[in-house]
Amino acid sequence: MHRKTKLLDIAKALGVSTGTVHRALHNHQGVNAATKARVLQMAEKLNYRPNLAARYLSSQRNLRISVNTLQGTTSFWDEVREGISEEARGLAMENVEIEFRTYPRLGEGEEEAFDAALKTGVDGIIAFPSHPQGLHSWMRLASSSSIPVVCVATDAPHTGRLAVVSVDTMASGSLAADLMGSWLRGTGKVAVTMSALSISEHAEKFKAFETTLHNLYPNILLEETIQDHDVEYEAYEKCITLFQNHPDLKGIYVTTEASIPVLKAARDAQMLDRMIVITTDLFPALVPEIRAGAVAATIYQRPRAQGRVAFRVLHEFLMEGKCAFSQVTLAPHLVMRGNLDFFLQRQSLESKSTGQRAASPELAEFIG
Amino acid sequence: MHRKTKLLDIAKALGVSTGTVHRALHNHQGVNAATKARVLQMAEKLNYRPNLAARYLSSQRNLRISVNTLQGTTSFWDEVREGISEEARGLAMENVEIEFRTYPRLGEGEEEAFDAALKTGVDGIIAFPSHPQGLHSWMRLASSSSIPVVCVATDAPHTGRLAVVSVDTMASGSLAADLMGSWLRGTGKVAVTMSALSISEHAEKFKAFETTLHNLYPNILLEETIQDHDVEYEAYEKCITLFQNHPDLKGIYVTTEASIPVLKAARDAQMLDRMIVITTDLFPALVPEIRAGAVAATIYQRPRAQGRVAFRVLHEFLMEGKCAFSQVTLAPHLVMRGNLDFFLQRQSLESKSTGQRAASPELAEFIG
DNA sequence: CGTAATTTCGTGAACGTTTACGATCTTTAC
DNA sequence: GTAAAGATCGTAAACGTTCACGAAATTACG
Repeated sequence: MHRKTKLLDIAKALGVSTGTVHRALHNHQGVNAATKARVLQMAEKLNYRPNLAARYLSSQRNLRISVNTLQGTTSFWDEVREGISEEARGLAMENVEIEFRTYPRLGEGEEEAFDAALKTGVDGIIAFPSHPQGLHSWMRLASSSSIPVVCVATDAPHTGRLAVVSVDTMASGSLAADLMGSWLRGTGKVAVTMSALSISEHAEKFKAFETTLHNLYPNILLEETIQDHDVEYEAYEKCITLFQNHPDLKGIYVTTEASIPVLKAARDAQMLDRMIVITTDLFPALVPEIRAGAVAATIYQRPRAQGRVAFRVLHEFLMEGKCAFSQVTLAPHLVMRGNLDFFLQRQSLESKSTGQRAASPELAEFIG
Repeated sequence: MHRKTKLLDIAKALGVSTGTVHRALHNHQGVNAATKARVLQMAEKLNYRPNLAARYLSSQRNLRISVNTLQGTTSFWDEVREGISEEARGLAMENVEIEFRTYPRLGEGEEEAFDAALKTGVDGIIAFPSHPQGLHSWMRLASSSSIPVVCVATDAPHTGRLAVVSVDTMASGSLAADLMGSWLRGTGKVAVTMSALSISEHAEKFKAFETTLHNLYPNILLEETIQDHDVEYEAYEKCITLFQNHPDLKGIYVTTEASIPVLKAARDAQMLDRMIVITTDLFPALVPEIRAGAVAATIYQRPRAQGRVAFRVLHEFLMEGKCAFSQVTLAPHLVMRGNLDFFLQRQSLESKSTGQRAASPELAEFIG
């Protein structure tokens, strides 16, 4: 191959102008159906690939994208947003501005955020669909206006969303099951807590935990599952009664971030030192619990990486018009006492920002 | 802020031309020291950031980068190369061609590869420094010719390399230690095999394993360390004598890819079912061992991600002239029976390449 | 002082795509 | 048959940077 084919090559090959070729390739109005077909065919034949540098340079439109997520009481969403900002900052062409819209609780105000984003005419949306059913109409509206929506952490099926970025729930649940089983030497009673079975993400984790446990450790009894609906005292109360009903419980897998009330309940029931606790995510309050051995392991959902990837997918679609992957799932990270410091060091590194230095793992992936 | 400042803004503010500004900013020859200082100062004041799209478009120089790695008998380096290719392919501006140079064994032919790369005048090098001492002079030569070198998997200190991309050896060793200790319930004898203590990467893993084991599980005895120098039968023979000398060995941590001879030795000594084996990396021969429970866990070094990141760092430096991170370390992934299928599925997905589909985790991180 | 050598700087044409504007041609309406 | 309207397409100017070429200013040297 000699030189990359450009618009002018196609134009000259057909005896038309670059303007026509451009209109044909982007199916703008005002081009004859016959010539359009010829252009497309010739572009295919010459293996035309647009020069993105020229495109960015020429049409310097500023992309506006809205990021709709939960407020930052929990560090998870703070880090997701941080990941998005990082990726946007590190982008070569800095022609994108990000608007953060947050809502306080699951399902509260998320439709309003969506509405506001659409009203101000953003070019794309990154959203955490906390109540997919409520968002359904909004997301269909967005997709019919051809405004791409990328879901983070949880999928919103059948809504026309462009893509979903999440941690692999199957891998999370299966890994937790395998660890739990191996630490229990294949016997004992265990339980699972989750937000609600209606959230597909948690249902999948539970399912994977259940089947892996059953396959690899058939003698372990999966006693009960607790649904706390993301309410702390509900988690605490239900755990207390769980522990009363099963004083011989040997392990518990917390699939949500609400591990603190579970730990408190186990401590109050004086069962913590007889139990294996596997939690989810990593936040300050969890650190001493891991270090003290109260939590055997936690499955880190890599919020930063999720944010980075989500932004990247959306930006790629907005700029290049193509979405390579409709579903990308990250591998969860396992954090234990042994490698805890590595993850903590990562977070502390993020604060500073001097020129040349070592990079944390998330920074680079994202890279991603 | 109103509009992004461009060369012309600086030029007009100083009463010079864009050509002068350009020369000053890139310290090309032929510009007065005084005006150069003024330009730099004004650029700083106006917060000038180059428009990369315009830069790419204007100077369409084709980057040539050489990738010097081990031959693909082991799947690790195949995947590193695959990651590099992926990232290069996915790059917006496709102005880079990659030349792969491989050498058959550690230290064999790697200097020749370096020489060849430099001779043909590549713009940058991604290399696995298998024998850093031998490469020293070559790398210094490269850095003095201002040809950036990014190391993968292993660092080459004091060689003027631009950056190093690797998995976090401390995290790997510590995680292995914590898992080993927890599975052994805090007692027993364990051993470690490695390629050679002289390779800093392996020394670090060992050190981390040792200290974490000592801190968290003081009653576990770290009996012996084996250096196989990447020779299979050496690993086998030394393991055989190790098992003869320590028939009560309870665990072994293989920090290199050479886990198959270790497993064979353990099997031949009829000790495999009484031992916890933690290995490194993931390749076809290891899969049945994990599934059968012979290998309790393996620490996956994410070669694809390493390749992606290495390419990204090098490309960013070549295009933007800045290297954000001189050292990026990835978090290792833990693979066990439970989540093994997830990683296998990832690899099988890579082969196909239809349009819109789900993405494997590595694909997205990059990344990333 | 004059000419040559050298330093310093301005000029303008690329790079490939986008897009507004206007030209040409075809259809429709009266 | 003519004008208006609409469809189809060509033209050319952006976008911001790079770079070769040459002009101007400075210095060197007889």
